[in-house]
Amino acid sequence: MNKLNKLLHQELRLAIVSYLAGVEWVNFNKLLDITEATKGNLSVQIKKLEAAGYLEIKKSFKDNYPLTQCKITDDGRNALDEYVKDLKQLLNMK
Amino acid sequence: MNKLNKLLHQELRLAIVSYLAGVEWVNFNKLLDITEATKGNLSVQIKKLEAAGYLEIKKSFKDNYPLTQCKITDDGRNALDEYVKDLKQLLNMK
DNA sequence: TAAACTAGTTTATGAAATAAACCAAATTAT
DNA sequence: ATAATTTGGTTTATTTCATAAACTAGTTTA
Repeated sequence: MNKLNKLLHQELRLAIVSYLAGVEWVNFNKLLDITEATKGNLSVQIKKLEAAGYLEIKKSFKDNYPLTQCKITDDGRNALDEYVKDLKQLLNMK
Repeated sequence: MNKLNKLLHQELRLAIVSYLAGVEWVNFNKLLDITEATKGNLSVQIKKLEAAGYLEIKKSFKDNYPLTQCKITDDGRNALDEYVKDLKQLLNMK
């Protein structure tokens, strides 16, 4: 039994990372939109993912407003692949 | 975004249900063995799954010792199928 | 210039996962 | 015979975590 990656085995974080795996830099509001999370929750979870080195967070200003963008890292991508592999095994899927 | 089934989106419970999906009645010790959980944790989690109607628990005695057996229900099987479907979608898998 | 909105962050709380402690009965050792 | 150990669990206590609510800081609009 390989234990599942606990950081990724959580719906919101998994949704974030899965989404980011397929795209480039994405801003906070886009993530809010696709995950349907609250802002507080999203803020907390991307910070955790950043702390783990699974994504980069870039802060700037766009049209006078703060802009927070996220991008998955290689580590994040690898962790996601590993997680999916472990999960399939747990589920007895090929 | 279909939310994932919270009861199933937990490693131990998912391991239990996934395993039971492929077999008949299984006793407590076998589940302990395949999940590598502690007895307390296993006891708690099968009870939750039973409360949700995802599995049946049958208590008896075998060779003078208490024997607890579990079996997945149709509801449990359906919930697992649904969970896997939702998960695949979340992961952008076909 | 006050109200409402943008784009977040911080904190408080309730729920849940887990391990540790416990229990009753059976078995084995002394 | 009885003390110690093992079996097969359950209950309880603790810690962690997910989440919502409250807050911050600034911008735009009426």
